Amino acid sequence: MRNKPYLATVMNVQDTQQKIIEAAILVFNEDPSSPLEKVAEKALVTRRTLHRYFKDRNELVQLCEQDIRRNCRKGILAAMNSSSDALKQLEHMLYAGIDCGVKYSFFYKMHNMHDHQHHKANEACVEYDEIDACYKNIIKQLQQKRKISKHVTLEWVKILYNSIIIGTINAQVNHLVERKELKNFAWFSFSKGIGA
Amino acid sequence: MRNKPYLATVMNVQDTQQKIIEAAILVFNEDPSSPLEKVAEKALVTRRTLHRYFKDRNELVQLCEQDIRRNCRKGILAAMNSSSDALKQLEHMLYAGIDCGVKYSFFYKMHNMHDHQHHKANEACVEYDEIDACYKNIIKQLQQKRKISKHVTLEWVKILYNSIIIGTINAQVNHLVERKELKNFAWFSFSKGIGA
DNA sequence: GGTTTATTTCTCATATTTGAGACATTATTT
DNA sequence: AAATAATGTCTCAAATATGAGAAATAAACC
Repeated sequence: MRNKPYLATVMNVQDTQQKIIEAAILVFNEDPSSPLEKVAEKALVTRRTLHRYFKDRNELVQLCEQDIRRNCRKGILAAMNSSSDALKQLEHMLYAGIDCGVKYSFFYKMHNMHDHQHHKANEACVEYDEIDACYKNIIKQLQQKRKISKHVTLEWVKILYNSIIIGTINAQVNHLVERKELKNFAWFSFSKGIGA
Repeated sequence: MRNKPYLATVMNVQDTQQKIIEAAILVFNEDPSSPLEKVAEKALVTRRTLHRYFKDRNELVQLCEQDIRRNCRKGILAAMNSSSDALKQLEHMLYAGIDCGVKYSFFYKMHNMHDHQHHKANEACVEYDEIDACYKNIIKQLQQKRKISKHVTLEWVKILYNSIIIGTINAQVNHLVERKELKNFAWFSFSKGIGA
């Protein structure tokens, strides 16, 4: 009983598969054990179609995580290389995180929740560590140049950074504030918040 | 197949019920559709015991939400009344939020996620609005006294405030930073972040 | 317009989750 | 130490979620 049996815009195989992945990321980010029915609804397809594209729930989750990794990594690395000034790098990375949207929230959870087991054998973990190392490096540079308050530690800077990105993403998902202004607010508060 | 069939410390009815509620809040906060088995595990009871205390899943969720409302409301209102200085009020409210722990995260989601329908007929919503009105009032006072930067809006202050509280709570759940220092960091960054 | 491809609909088998009865086991109380 | 209360174990029925076959339907492509 679907209200719109066939959408005006039709898409090819890749598009449908990707559409389902995008929907799954949105749903699983808020409710990891959600029934697949909810994912199908969000993607505007039937559950039957979903099952044709993915062997089982696990495969769908794996592909979501892969998509997230690729997406976030790409955006963040591009931002890192966008400048040689550490503070500008940090600013652009913040914007890149916000641009990743819910994928960034998911990405962060994937590697920072208590149930996550960090393994050097896991390639995803290695990739994350790489980004983390670059990020830490930028913060340390700023600390040495006295651009960051002595009152805050490296760990707290990371927490604040991720809190603001994720909070901003939630705000724009829930339409709490003008989208365009959000990035400015986020950077203003983050930079002030670390005493920059 | 439980490793510790009977715990050394034994508790009465209220304690067991409350223990299950506390466990359920932790589990559902991260995974709302989680099987009840997970909740029972976290509470160190069998699923059978859980079902003796709660008619069904829905009742458990209701009682979790009720507990969260009571808890958060109490802490936040006490903090509000702890001073007549708006900035001190705000500071104490931030600490109160952090002290609520995961309950605060849940509380915030309950009333701010996109799937939440706000109704004036719902008593919980009215209660939340009450707190929200007080909070807004405090911010407005600070804005009038030029204690808050003109660059940020009331809505953004709320987003930042909740982002930092929730981020701080996650950090302490995942043992990322010394618990004692977290509150200081949180207030430092929030107050700077709004230009106070 | 006819062919091909993708999606829906309907259906069904299987797996998992849920909720509860009956009784054994452990704690608490007196 | 006997009675009482709470929890665990084992079991089972009902509900829900998962995954897939078969045929109908819609869209896309010559």
